[in-house]
Amino acid sequence: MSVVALAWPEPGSRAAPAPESRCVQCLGRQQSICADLPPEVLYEMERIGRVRRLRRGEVLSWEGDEIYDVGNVRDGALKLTASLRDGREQILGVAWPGSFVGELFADEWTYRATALTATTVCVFRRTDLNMLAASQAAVATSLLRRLSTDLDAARRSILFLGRKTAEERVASLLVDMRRSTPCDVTGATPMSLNRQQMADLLGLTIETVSRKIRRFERMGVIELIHTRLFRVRDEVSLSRLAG
Amino acid sequence: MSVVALAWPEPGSRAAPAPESRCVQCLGRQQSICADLPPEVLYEMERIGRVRRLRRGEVLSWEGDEIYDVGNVRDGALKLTASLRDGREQILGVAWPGSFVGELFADEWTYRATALTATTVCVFRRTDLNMLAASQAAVATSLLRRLSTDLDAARRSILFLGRKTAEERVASLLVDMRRSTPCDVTGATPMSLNRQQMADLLGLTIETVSRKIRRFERMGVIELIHTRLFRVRDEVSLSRLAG
DNA sequence: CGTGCGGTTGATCCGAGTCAAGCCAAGTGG
DNA sequence: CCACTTGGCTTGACTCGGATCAACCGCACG
Repeated sequence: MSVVALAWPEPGSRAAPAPESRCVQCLGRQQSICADLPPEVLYEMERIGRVRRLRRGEVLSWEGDEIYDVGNVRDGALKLTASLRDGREQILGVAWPGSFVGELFADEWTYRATALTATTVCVFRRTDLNMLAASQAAVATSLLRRLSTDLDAARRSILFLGRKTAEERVASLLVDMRRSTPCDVTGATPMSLNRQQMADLLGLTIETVSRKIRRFERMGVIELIHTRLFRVRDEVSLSRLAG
Repeated sequence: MSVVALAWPEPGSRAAPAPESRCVQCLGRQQSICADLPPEVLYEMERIGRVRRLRRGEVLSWEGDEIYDVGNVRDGALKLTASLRDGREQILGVAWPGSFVGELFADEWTYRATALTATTVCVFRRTDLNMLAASQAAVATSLLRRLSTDLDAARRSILFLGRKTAEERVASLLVDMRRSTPCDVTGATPMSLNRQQMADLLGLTIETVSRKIRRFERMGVIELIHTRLFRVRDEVSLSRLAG
């Protein structure tokens, strides 16, 4: 069973390049809101959608803003964050390609969506999408499927943040990265997040993240090729450390 | 803005008594999966649903079990919990009347649902509900609305568990209880959970919960009439303590 | 060359967990 | 009726994990 609490993409799901012409473009991606839609419905989706491009660090939506648009991540990744008044920040989840971003019914954004890398999002006016969902059961079903997945991931995060130790959290993250991101020919896995982002995701500080990673290295469980590139040397120990 | 991370019912939503004859019975309840359904669809829901009664402590579903049924809480409350291998437990959320319990697509339960009090659930065979949702857009929309609410609540919990201190968590819980449960004539609010349940919900230990509550009392922020009954004496301070 | 940024490391502190004891109210059985 | 148990809760002493604060390293870049 997966110990992992984070809405990581399925292995390989980030691989397929995007045909530029299509807005929706989620064909073949699992769990996208347009997965398995019949062609005529996809055509409708294309019609009501438009492409929005974000550069690294750009914010798609601010918490508290009124919601007009919702979207579907096409390439790249967004971090969804919320913060407390004094500035403490927490990543609620990461939206990978195929992820749905936004709320269908609530009136304002409850989180901020920021591009972690250059990202394209297929954006719909919320009213358009709601109308389409009301008339096309397949669209509603896709949305349901997507929300179910996200809810499950969010709930795993709750267990994760409520009950796991720092060491278990960091180990889980490494396990996840290993499983979800394609490693290069030498078997090394790139880390797609920097230490601060890992800390925000795991509810820790950068120092703790750094210390734990170095600890795993000293234990011989992983090998740090570079600060953002690692290789797992002892799969079993690592997954045991993950809890 | 609500600081609170827990899927508490809206004020008053627990008030209406259930007409025994109806299975679905969610008319008038906000956010229920059968809210706002037209009569003929409600009739269909009635047809495919059946009532399941749970006594306090009884388990509706175990994590890891295959999913055949999903349900809609009618009266009472369920706690949804997950645990780590070594037994550490975490409440993922509480299902109040109107809440949807189960997963529409995944194959097994990822959490355990246990009745906190005597509870009745309107149970559907999952395949039936999925078929109905596929043919009746209104059903799909209701489910979408419900899942959106739950996802939002779960994400608030993530911020909550990732970044709030023990004191803020307990204060938030008290604020929530105050807002969501009807207080008696003297203005006292009953606590619907015992200390252990609060601890599981907040990701703390019973000792810490107890200490913080007593601390608030000594500070003059609340008055503890009984271990399970309190009155807020200083609303402003309490909500400031909640973060 | 300095400057800034991401990351690492060490020293110290503090919040919350752990362990253990005790309190109180509600049973329960003789 | 009283002795005894039981379970929920509180309290104190102690421990320890992770935050905080501060220094420093390596590297990219103007």
